Amino acid sequence: MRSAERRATLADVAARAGVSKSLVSLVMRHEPGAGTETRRRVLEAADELGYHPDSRARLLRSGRSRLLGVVFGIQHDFHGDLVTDLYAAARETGYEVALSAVTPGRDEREATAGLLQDRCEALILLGPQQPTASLVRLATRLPVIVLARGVRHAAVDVVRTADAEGLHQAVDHLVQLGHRRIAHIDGGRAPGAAERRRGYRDALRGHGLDRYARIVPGGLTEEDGAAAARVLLDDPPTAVTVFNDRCATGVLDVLARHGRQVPGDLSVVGYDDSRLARLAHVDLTTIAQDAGTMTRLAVRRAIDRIEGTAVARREVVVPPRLVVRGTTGPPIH
Amino acid sequence: MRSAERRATLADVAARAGVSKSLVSLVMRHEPGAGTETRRRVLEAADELGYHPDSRARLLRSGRSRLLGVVFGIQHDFHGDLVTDLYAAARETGYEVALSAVTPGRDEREATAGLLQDRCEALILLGPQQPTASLVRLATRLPVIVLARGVRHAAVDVVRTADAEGLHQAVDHLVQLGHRRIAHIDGGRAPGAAERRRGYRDALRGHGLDRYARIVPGGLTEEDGAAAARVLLDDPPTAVTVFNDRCATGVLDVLARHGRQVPGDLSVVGYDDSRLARLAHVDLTTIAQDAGTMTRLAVRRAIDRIEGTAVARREVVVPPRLVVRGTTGPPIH
DNA sequence: GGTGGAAGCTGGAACGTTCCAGACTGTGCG
DNA sequence: CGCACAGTCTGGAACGTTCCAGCTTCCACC
Repeated sequence: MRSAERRATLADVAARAGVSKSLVSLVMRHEPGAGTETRRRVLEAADELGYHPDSRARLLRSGRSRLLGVVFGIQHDFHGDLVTDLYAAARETGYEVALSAVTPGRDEREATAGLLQDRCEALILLGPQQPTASLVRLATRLPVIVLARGVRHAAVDVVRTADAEGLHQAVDHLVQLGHRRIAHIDGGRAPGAAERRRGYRDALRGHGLDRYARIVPGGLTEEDGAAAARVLLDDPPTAVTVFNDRCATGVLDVLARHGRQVPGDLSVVGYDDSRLARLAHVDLTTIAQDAGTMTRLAVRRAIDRIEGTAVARREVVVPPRLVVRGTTGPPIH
Repeated sequence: MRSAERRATLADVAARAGVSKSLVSLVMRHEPGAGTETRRRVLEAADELGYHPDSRARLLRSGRSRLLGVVFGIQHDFHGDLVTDLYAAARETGYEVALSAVTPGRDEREATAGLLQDRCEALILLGPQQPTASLVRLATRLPVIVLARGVRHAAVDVVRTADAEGLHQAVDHLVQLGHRRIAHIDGGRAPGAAERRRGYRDALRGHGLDRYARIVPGGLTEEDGAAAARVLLDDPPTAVTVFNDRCATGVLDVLARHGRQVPGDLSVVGYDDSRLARLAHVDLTTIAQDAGTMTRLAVRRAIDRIEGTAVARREVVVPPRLVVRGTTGPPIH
């Protein structure tokens, strides 16, 4: 099925064109230093032999891989959006993206190890769950950019959304609609959860609604959202802010099954503006993380670190944006 | 921020452990030929130096990449399940998985090109959408295994589910429950859609229910399912088989919003047994594709091709399995 | 006519592995 | 006692590039 013959190398081309390997190397890299006529002869020879440079050898010798390693959760919708944008952001930079997935059977450590082996020049980690200490250890070996999670340590760069600010926007929006009894379904130990919780509390306090504050344990998944919604049904508030869109979907589902009207009986605000929220039949009001900007900044930062460019702030915080859709409205009662 | 020091190499580890490079190489590859005590010392030294083998050098020298390229759709839930299992299936084989994602801004051609440059030894494509001709062209360069889509051409290997059989099981199940008016929401031009449609038709005919056959245009996404469900609501059947779980979720959502009881008013059967279907609050009766077996077979086949092992059948068809959950029951009226 | 320097080219040393041939032990057996 | 042999371990040659120092020419300029 495949031709068994050896691939052509620089040496083969050199022999055929009657010049040295070095010269062929120059020509192949479009570097100056070869005469027009020779250049033509070399290219001709290369073409006849079907020569393609071997990137492994090239990278080995030049000591660079021009690879940005990206660790993402394959089951995480928003990570899918980020990966999509990371590819786009890297396209123009001369660097390439190498993916490594975290799956139920493959933890972050393993995913990271794979990328290190490929000699990535920097690592971009999407919402990593591992302890700060191990991130810091990683960062002694190569630049590490953490996306969508805060890390309090000078060794790693962070690009994240102003999560507290996001919950302020959500609460403001709900208050403006006339809501007072606003609950929050939180994300437990998930990246960003603590700050969103804090934002929620602060925002309620800001409106003098402290006594209505109510935090229900949730999580990252539809399942978690469904469970939390069932808890809420006993004594429902008029609105709820939810840790993320996926979790909010679970909430919506349980509400629909119990015949509750959204937004009539209960208004729901998600978080992420993931693909999910945008679906016409979900049509979820949500806090949009600006994935385009975040990924662009992350790639930029990774390259700055690789190339030793000075960097102003270690942490970049991107403002979120409220996207009003169909799951929020004035309370009825 | 980063230690300016060079990355550790075999030689560094060797020096530290007081042995030769060759021996360290052996130990790192878990090859026999090193004493227990020495092995321990080497591993310790490697760990202290944070040594990771350089895959470029390794590959350059050995002339092999031992890399299986996997092209998957980042927005496709079931692909996530497959990737998870592919990592697991590859783990024991000595080959590694290199991922390349298809995103809205990055088509299959581009995803494939990336993997070719990395010198993958075989390609595993998850439900590729590209025409057979271009798959065949690819296959002249390296072994190509297509997963979860049928391809009628001797040049590529195929591992897929017996999709028609799956719809037979779904219809049998529904008929047994007492349903007659069973509709099908199809997947249009998506991989597998045609065969599932055919299976649906055959199965109805087998039960003498031809005249109830009704195919509603659907698609791959929740959106498509929601649209199809709205069409069905005018003149609802008592049961519906849906192209995939994601699409079925859209159907369920619309039904819930319109106050229809599932399975009372309408029974729903999905396809894939993706993560989605298993969620407690969705609890979707579905046709499980055996991702574990399929991925194991795909990896096995890829390696057989790479190593030139003779292969019996070019196409392997894996039987699906009905998973009865909460969205199917007897019709009421 | 000599000097300087650019343009064009060459040879060989890296890069970090793997692979191979062989050296050095100790042990079992005739 | 000597020999074979298994078990360990070493040294050095690849792999296909890039990079560097240096070698010719040739021409312009004083």
